[in-house]
Amino acid sequence: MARRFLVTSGLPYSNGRLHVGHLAGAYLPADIFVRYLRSKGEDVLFVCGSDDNGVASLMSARKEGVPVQDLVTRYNAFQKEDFSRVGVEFDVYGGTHHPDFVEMHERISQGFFRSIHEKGFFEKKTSKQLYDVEAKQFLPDRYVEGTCPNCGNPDAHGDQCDRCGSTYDQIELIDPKSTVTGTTPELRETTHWYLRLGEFETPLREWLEAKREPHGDQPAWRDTVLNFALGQIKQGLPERAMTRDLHWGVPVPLDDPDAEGKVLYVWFDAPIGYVSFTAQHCADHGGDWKEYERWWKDSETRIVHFIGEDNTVFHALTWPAMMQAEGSYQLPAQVVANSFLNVKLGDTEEKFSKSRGNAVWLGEFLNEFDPDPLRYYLTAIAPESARTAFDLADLVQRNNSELLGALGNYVNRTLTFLQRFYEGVVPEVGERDERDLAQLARVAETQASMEKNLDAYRFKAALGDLMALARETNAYFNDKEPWKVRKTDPAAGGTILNVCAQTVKGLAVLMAPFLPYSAEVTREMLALPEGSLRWQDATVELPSGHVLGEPRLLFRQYELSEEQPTD
RNA sequence: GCCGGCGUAGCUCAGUUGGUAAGAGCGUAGGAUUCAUAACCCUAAGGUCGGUGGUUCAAUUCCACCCGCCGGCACCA
Repeated sequence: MARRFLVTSGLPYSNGRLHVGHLAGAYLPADIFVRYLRSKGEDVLFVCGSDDNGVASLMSARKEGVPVQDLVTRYNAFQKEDFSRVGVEFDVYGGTHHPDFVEMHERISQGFFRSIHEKGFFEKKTSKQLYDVEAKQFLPDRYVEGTCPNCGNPDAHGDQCDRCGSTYDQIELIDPKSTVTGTTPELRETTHWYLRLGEFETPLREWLEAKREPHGDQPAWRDTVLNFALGQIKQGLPERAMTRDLHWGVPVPLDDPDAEGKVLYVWFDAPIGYVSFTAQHCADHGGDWKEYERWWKDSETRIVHFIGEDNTVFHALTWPAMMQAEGSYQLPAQVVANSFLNVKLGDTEEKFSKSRGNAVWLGEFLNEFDPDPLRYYLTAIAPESARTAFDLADLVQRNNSELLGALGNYVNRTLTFLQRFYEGVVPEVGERDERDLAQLARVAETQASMEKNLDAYRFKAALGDLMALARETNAYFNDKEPWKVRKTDPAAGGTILNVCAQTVKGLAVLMAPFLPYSAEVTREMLALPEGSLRWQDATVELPSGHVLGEPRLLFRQYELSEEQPTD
């Protein structure tokens, strides 16, 4: 019986386009995992969308001089296109303020908030904050500058000084200025609802401690996630305001004058986006939005969140606490967090940074390169346990020597050989010797190993298994010397090529989650029907006499040119 | 400062519960071969597993300290 998985990727903020670092962290691994599950016939829903609310999109809109709704809708569309071009196929790509999703998102977010409110987990508190009269908004720390109360540095930020390193409350800042309008903000009182996270310390700790061990078909969580989350609990979880003074977002759904003009904290409504996008998807495919409960409240579903390391605290602590407070949701079965991807330029390694202009934008990259080499490279260097660096020279190198040299070359030499000397037909199986049988067994062994690694979210290792098979198969081809054998004993040569053809089919199935485009081309060259690359069919043999399609090259050589798409 | 992570062959990295595992890929150098996108195959190189102590019959793998790099400790997403 098929298992059920609800897979999510962290919502990208809809105020910018995507770079390869985004892809490597939360999206590509999730897509590979989903493709793997699908090919096994599991019941999967893959959910993502843009995070449209909050201050950041508001600020970007102000900077670009466009209405915020236009901005987020535009970037949502860009992201959707970029993902599609690199083969990341979500079942639903929503947006927390996208016209097609905003109504559902508000309904579910507000219901979620009200439910927690009724259970008494919020605390209403009043505090003083800086308010920009001209911009008509309260100012988060990053939008205030002034003189450091500690060292007198005139260029200190709202909450900390870069010169002396001290931190302080924004209201201590001397001569504060709004970075939005440049005006001097005034101190105003404001009321917010705080989630008492402290009440969930014990249940969260027990829940997380249990994740150090495997559960059912789920492996233990990565240490990086557990250490970080448990460390936070050890330090004590503070109350956190779940509302903000903004006009852009989900209105606070309380019949209280103090809730006037306030919205939910963006990090409160963002994870609920996973739920509301699911609900909208159910409404659009079948008609009943309430079907989302099958995915979110039925313990038969495994909820798997793929995120970047910066989201760990929210997915391993805040979001589970919210779910526990709300009461009717089941907690995530797995939170897969990846580290950041740096970028290597020459000999220096640095973070992707818009201001430094070193980001490798996905859209631009795909204008120069095919999606599979990028998917291959980002998986091969996946920052699963530590940060790694994207290096274009390394990508080109690996594309040429590994992807093309080992995998592409093997597929090509086999299929062109069959085309030239065996009329493009899978030859008869003669007598298979030990080496032939060992070669065929290697396909099954590789599949088993990949399965073990994929089930444990070890994508880099699974890809390594695949490539090892490709290399070994090249050795098989060389050792068997079919180009000699076919002349002296055509039937024996046919037996060798039969084994080679079976291996090509196995590789097509096994590469599909990682290299979907190349797998499709291989499927066509093998003249197999669409949708036939099922995981369990990797070792089901092509029958003798099966007529193959026209061979084509899977990969092309890249050269490191002067004009690299890293600018 | 406190907490966490990392530091293994030229490069990128694997190393499960401590004991013939010190490994893979790439790069480099030889050799072989021609079916294949000058691709593929074979062989070699020998890195004090960041440093110093300690536990142990035995440590890259456990502990302590030190050095170096990175991250977290924000009403920032």
